[in-house]
Amino acid sequence: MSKNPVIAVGLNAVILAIAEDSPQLLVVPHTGSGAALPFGPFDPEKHRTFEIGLREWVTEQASFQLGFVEQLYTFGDRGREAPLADLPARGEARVISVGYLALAQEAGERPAGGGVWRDWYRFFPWEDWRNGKPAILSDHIEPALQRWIDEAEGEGRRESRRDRARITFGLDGQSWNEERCLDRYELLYGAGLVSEARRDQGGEPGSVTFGEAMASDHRRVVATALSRIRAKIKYRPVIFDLMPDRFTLSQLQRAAEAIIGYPLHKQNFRRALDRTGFVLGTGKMDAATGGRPAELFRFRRDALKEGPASGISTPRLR
Amino acid sequence: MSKNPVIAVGLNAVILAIAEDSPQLLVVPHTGSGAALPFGPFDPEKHRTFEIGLREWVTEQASFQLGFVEQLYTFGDRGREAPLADLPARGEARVISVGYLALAQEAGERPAGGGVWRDWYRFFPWEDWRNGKPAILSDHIEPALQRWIDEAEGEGRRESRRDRARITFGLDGQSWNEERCLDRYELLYGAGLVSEARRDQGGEPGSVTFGEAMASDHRRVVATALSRIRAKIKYRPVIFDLMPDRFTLSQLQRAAEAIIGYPLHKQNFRRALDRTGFVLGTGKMDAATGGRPAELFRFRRDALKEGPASGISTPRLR
DNA sequence: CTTATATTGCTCATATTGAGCAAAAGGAGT
DNA sequence: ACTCCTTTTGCTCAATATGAGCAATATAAG
Repeated sequence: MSKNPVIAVGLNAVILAIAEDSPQLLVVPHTGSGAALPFGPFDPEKHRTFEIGLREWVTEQASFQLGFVEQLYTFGDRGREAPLADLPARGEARVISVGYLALAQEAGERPAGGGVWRDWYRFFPWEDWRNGKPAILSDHIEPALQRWIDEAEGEGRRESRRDRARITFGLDGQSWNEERCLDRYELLYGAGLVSEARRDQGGEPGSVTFGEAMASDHRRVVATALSRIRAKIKYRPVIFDLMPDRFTLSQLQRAAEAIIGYPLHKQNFRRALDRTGFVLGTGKMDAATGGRPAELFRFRRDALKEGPASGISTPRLR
Repeated sequence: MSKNPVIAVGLNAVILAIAEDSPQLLVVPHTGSGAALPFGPFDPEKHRTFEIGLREWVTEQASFQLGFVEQLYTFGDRGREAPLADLPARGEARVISVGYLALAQEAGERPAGGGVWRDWYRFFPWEDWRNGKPAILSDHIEPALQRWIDEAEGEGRRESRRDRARITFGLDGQSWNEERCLDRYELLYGAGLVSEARRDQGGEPGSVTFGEAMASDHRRVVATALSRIRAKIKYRPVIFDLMPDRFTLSQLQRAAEAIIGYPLHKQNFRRALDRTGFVLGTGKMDAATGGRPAELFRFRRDALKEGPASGISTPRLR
């Protein structure tokens, strides 16, 4: 108590890649509470910046280089890290962790150091609308949310739960906003519908919960990352950090769909794409697509145009 | 060396408000290196979360309550905090600071605790395009950037400096992107054109530098905040956190312009605004506007529609 | 030599955006 | 009372962008 409170800083990396049109997340198997994110302590003596530290231990542990790296969020809530059973005794140190989003070009070869690639929709099955609305939503999640709404005390509280559920999950008429990934996870956590919630509160682990659990608060960190990249893909050419050197437009589209989680209109996708000027056809063709061969494209790194955005309507300055 | 490296966590708040159509930033005067952001140590024993800690000492120090609060970024570079002369001896502890953006409703009364409101464009005069392109850009900054480009060694390096300057400052034909506020500050810092750069490198302080300096890396933190809010205003109704309870549409527009830093087309602003459904006319009128009286509006808190965004064109799912 | 599958090119109706004209509703000065 | 001045508000119109779909093209498989 009277001692200086000890603060330790850890770095978590959400490393994303695309493999075979399917979105992948690098996790390290973690006994007990499910997969964990790659984690490394931040050593202030050794590393001048967080990012240097991060890149170093990722290279060491997973033995591959990171491309795009961006800070996500710093998690510092007490109790947050508690469930990580293999941490030093509780109360000793307060661990705050800085979450990073990193994008890798290929999830092809198996990473070294015990990490494995996993389809990220395992952890968020309700987020995958690529083949229409996922059954788990209508069949299980929405009814469970309804129960959660109903069991609130007082109409006011029910009202507020209903609103929150409506907006985050796009219930009755509201449209699904794929960027609200974090909100949805947090709502499910709050409603006790993901097993981390039960675990953290020491509740009985038996009840209905959705998606595969992860260690500590890692699933929240991943949800933060998904929200971020789903937003970012719209105003920055980040998909290209996930693509191989050469790719067909369909590959690119499937990658984009993997990220945002719903299908796109092919012709319009292409029209919009070449208005951006981001891709450039190499004359080469990709064989074996099953149909007409597709031209191979590459990213034009220099076309760094800007992208407007909506909300309160602030037309670009010219 | 052999002791455990000590890490201390501090919290910095960028508190923004609108007063009289002019954008304000809360700073505490800091001897020597210019104004500083309100800063408070994070005490892990006392505070369960960063945000609780932040709200507490802001309430204490500035004696007013914060509305909207959002984490910005965690700054951990070594050397970053060095210039803060009144910190404990260098090398003792590594201070990392978590920056927060906060929005206050009124910058009217003077805050207690030594803080003062300052127009934020003092620190970033090149960001204020509300009355056309600021003279400081054409007259001083662009020439200085050109010198910086020219003095690079080798055509490759010159090329890369030129590109960076072109994109961030919208030189020759490129359009000005008001969200690149942080990029611009960082470029100026890297080019030695803000006095923090000279100070941090111990260079001679005499030369040309732009904007009013701040303590430590606080100006970088503010630039981060401006970039964030300029982006956010487009897809979240955050302006309303800066507005008084009732306001005219012109007031709202001037607030939006204060933030994004350039003028908007009045009729179109209104058209877009009422499509969002965010504002609701109260029957009341505002006297004395100098012309026809304007209706007073208020924010409809419930109209939480979503807002799409551009970039790689991902049309909303319906 | 047909069928299936994908890639591309194009069209069209409908929205959204950018820009500006003009009427309405005060206040101030004469 | 009447005329300026200023600001709000309503409306129009051309130019673009978006959403959806039809059709031609190019290959592999049967």
